[in-house]
Amino acid sequence: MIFTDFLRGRRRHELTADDLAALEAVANDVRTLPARQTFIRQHEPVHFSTYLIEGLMCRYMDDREGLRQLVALHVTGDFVDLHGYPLRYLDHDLATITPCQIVTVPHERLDQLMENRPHLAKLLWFSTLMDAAIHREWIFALGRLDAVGRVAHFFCETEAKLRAVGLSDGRRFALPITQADLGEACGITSVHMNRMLRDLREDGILRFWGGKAEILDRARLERRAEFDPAYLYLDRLPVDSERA
Amino acid sequence: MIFTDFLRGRRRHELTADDLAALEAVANDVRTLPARQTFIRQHEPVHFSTYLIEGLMCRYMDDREGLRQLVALHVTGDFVDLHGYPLRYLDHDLATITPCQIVTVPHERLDQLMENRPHLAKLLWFSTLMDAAIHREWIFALGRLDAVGRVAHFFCETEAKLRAVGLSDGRRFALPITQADLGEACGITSVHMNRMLRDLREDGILRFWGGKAEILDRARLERRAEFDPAYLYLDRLPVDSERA
DNA sequence: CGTGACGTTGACTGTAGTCAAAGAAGGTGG
DNA sequence: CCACCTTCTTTGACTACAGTCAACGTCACG
Repeated sequence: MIFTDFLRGRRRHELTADDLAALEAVANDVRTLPARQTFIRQHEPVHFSTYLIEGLMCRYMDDREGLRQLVALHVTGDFVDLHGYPLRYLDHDLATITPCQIVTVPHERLDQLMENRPHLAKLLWFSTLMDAAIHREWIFALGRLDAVGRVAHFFCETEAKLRAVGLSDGRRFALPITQADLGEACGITSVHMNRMLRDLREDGILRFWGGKAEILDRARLERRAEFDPAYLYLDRLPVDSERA
Repeated sequence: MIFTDFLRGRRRHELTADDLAALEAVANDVRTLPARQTFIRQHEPVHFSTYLIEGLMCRYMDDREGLRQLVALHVTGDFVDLHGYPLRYLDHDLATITPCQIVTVPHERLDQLMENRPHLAKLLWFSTLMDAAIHREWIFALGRLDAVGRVAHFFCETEAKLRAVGLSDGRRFALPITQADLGEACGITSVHMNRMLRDLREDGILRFWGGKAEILDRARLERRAEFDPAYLYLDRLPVDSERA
């Protein structure tokens, strides 16, 4: 049961038991990766894709001075670099944040799925386009929101993603990353990130410390973030945890 | 010959004459859209996708005050909202900038292509993931570059895309958009955009006026943009115009 | 107990936003 | 063909948000 959380909360119901078995059948063995390790580097030809079973990974790009910009944060249930399959090489680096459990799937096996299982193929395609939708939302946040808004947005989105796979109860969730990581995701310095988190805390909106987040006032958090979860393509807003 | 420019410069050679004919066969009639018109609105169910034959289109999102953030700019040869096929609704609005010639393709016809032409399907998938790669690059630009850098980046990317379809000679190209549009793409105000364009002009790097751009010093433009075109997945840097 | 990573705060700087006004360019109708 | 209007561009003065630099606190771990 490797792909238990794949598309969970997002069209998971369209994955037939048969599709799921086909997916399991093409996967390699489960592996563990250490924290803070770059797993795939940009521009290298890739011949497999990575599914994240547990842990946090990120995709990032460095600027000329080596400063990072995160372009995606991945959690349990994400097919992290499935886009590498049609693209053949990545335009960015992929790294772990925490220790991670992953499986890889060889691209020639995916070719077989493309041939024999068009419906599953369309769902795989769908999962890569959800990532693109999230990219767009980040563009919006970076382009139009101020620092607090971006931070608020990041937490709204991350909480929703974690909730979809049962890792948030809607209020509290573990997010074992540093303020520097957050800054790299939101396009602000770690110093300023610290100040924004203080503001959110003092306003009674959000608490984040030691890798744990607590939403104190969701309505105001979402308002600051201009957050509308439609772009996450959730089946419904998942309130109770449930397995498909 | 509707899809003459589809994937031109990017794996076009992998499109067999057969694939191409199959694609032509599923397209509706060519239509013309007026300038500055929203064509598809976010959250509406979509049952067809749009291929842009000629003109400029953009995808955008509004913030609470109605200010726009462009999330993509599309030119000749782009399958503008193909991602609407797996996604079923868009998370943003799609609009014309100039008058546009388009064709649409019904999604049920794309289902047929998925069933019968896995290789073509993979190329369609690929084309949507190039868009995602461009999204990531925009995230990088918005998160890590200052205003001049973002503007420079926008012009590097747009020139490269236009060159791939024969609409730029590497130095001069038509780009019939306003400074306000540019600002909405780069996440800066139109006033500041005007100042950045003046700076680039006075530094002898780039001239942009009246919808026409001229690159005066490519090396310095790309340097300011921290531009590396790998993310555009071009076959090669197309110097001469050529048809596949 | 020392070290390094992470978090916190303050003072100062600078980039970009805001507000306002006016100049060009282009289109339309009289 | 000109007058008018709108849209786009340009510039200046002022503001404010976020970056930079620096120092210090705190905690976990070896």
